Amino acid sequence: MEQLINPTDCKTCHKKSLLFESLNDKELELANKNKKEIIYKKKEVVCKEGEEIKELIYLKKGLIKLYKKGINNKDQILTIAKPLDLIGLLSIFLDTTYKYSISTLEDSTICLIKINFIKELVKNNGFFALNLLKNMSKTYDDIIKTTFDINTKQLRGRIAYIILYFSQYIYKSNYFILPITRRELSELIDMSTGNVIRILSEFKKDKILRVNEKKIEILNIELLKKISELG
Amino acid sequence: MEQLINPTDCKTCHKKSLLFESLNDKELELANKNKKEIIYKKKEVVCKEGEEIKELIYLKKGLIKLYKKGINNKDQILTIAKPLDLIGLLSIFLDTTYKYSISTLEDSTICLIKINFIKELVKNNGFFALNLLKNMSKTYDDIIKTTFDINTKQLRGRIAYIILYFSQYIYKSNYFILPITRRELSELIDMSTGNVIRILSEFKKDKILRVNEKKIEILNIELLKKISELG
DNA sequence: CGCGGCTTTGATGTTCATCAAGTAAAGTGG
DNA sequence: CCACTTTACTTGATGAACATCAAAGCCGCG
Repeated sequence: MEQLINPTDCKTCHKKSLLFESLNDKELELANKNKKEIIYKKKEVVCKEGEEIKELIYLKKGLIKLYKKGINNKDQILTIAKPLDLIGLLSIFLDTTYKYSISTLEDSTICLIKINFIKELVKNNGFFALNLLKNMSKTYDDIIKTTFDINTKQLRGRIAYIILYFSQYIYKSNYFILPITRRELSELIDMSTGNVIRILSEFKKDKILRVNEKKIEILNIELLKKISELG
Repeated sequence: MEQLINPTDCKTCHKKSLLFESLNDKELELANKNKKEIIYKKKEVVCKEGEEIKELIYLKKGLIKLYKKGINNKDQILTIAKPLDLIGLLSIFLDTTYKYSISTLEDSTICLIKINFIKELVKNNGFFALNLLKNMSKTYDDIIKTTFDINTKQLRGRIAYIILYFSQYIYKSNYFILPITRRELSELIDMSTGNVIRILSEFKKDKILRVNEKKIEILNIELLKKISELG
């Protein structure tokens, strides 16, 4: 189960990133008082759509998915967030309840920062407000761009795209261990589970990928990029 | 062609909406100096993806579409914005060039407000910053929600959804004149032009809609809603 | 008046989801 | 630690949903 840990002081936290870099010592001290740090195991639910928003969710370590519940147990994954992504920011200024659910794909450490404190910061610290706008803009734009890209491709292009996404954006390596199931892959790139498996097998047969369960290695990145671009 | 007009003073402009409501007199005066007001005719291009962003685009009157250029002349429309929507806000804090193109669907009046002035406001006026965050959040969330909704429906559901969208969200009437061509409709809800026409004809035959070129009247709104919901 | 763009309809073919059936792996409880 | 259950993975066959293409009519505009 989730577990509260002996937390890092915001002042010395190396993960504070863009978000808190514009805070002075006094503000960091306040931040520290207004946050809690929680460790989640893999596959735990951080928040559910519909729940009340009280805190900003900040991923310090690990990997999470942001998704919407669908009918008959088939969800739709909007995006996958890695550390320093400000994913829990979405719509917190607008609504009082979450529009999306979040769960962990790996063991993760999450900071929860009280919403009201964030709002005070926005009012009192102009640089923080600008940073927040920038950050939020980027998160949203990435989601829109990815959704757009995936929608305009056919199945082989989608698989190529998402493999490149994990390789380049998340793991920065040609070899990685897929953090999600084939079924979740299908929910991320909007296709049937059967076809995810089928096309991964094709790529394996064509010597584009080495695939062994969750272990994936890109063998022919040029061809993979071409397939991704051409759709 | 586009045309600069004798502009309204920001201080007395009734269209300043949420965005500028938190400004004091001095700030409104400055706003006035940092904006220009332009009238566009129908089907003019306001900005193109790739162009440098210098100003925030604020729609005062009319209707515009936000889209991405696709291959072989087939674009993808992200959203349609009506007055007071802060559509030109997207990604201006992040990038120096537009990621999307904007063109008018009706004769429109647009205010262009210098980016640097907006950034100064964010830094100096906390309430303005909060409003901006809220506004931006809403714009983005709406785009994500609409895209999501449309993707999860089949063709008949998409047509029903978009007709209801125009009827309820844009024109607030069961009778309206479609501001876009059949082809643009297809770009907005991601299907072929042929099928847009085919399904509109079916709805006409089934007495759900009265369709006469661009003139549309909803005859059976209950059924239309059901088709939209069930996908 | 003729050209180009928008609209319409039908015929054809492709892409893809769905389903079934079977195997492997991973939890679960005694 | 083993039997049991569940969950994930895999492959193939089938058909539905949808795009594409062609041909023809319409309208506005130079």
